[in-house]
Amino acid sequence: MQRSLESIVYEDETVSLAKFAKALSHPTRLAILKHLENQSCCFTGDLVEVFPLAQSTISQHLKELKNAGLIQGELKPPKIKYCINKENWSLAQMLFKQFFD
Amino acid sequence: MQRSLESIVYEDETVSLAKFAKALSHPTRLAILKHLENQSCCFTGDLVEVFPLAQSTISQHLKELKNAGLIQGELKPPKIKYCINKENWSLAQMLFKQFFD
DNA sequence: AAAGCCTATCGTAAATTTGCGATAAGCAAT
DNA sequence: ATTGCTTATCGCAAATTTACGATAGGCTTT
Repeated sequence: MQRSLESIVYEDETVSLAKFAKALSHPTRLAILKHLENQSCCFTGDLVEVFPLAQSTISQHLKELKNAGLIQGELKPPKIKYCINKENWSLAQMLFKQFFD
Repeated sequence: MQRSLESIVYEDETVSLAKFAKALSHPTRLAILKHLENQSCCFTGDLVEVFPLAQSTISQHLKELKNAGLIQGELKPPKIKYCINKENWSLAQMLFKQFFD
């Protein structure tokens, strides 16, 4: 990768949409989001039971979804409750809709 | 990656959506698709002039978009005309819309 | 048959992603 | 202060992605 992405200037919307798309580009993350939509919220442990993946792997996917802004975590000691970040969810929804015309 | 993706069974729609999202997860590919939407169609060479990327890199992005089904190529010797694949475009649109409720 | 365009593919390198087990960290209750 | 529960982070390995230059392939035209 000789030429860095930074050297190309993309529109802000394009960069945002690409980030959201990247977060949605793994079936496990899609499934996690679906689960969060149904349950409205859930704990990391719940997901570990639902998916045949290591706890660390689930945690990593959650981190990516959080970094993308699609979910947010709330401390409910000793657990952490994850929910959809509705603001950014709407933003993503809008960007995708806009993109497809 | 000890545990392969194949061992987890996802819904067909989830897998499809993940593939579309992956194709959209790079700003260059989003920009290419936007360009195709505006121009309705274009040649590989056009894109090489628009983006500061090597011809081989553009070609690779086009290949991924083609593999994802979002575009299709038509031989117009000595060029190749790329257009949006409207069927799959609509499919992707629907899947994203459905996903976001 | 040869030359010229245009695009795909190959080979390579660097970066990123995905997965795991092991360990650390945070908080509550004992 | 220690134990217990839950989740994040670390370290590693394998796979994939992204980028490039160089080369090959396809089709026209000369």
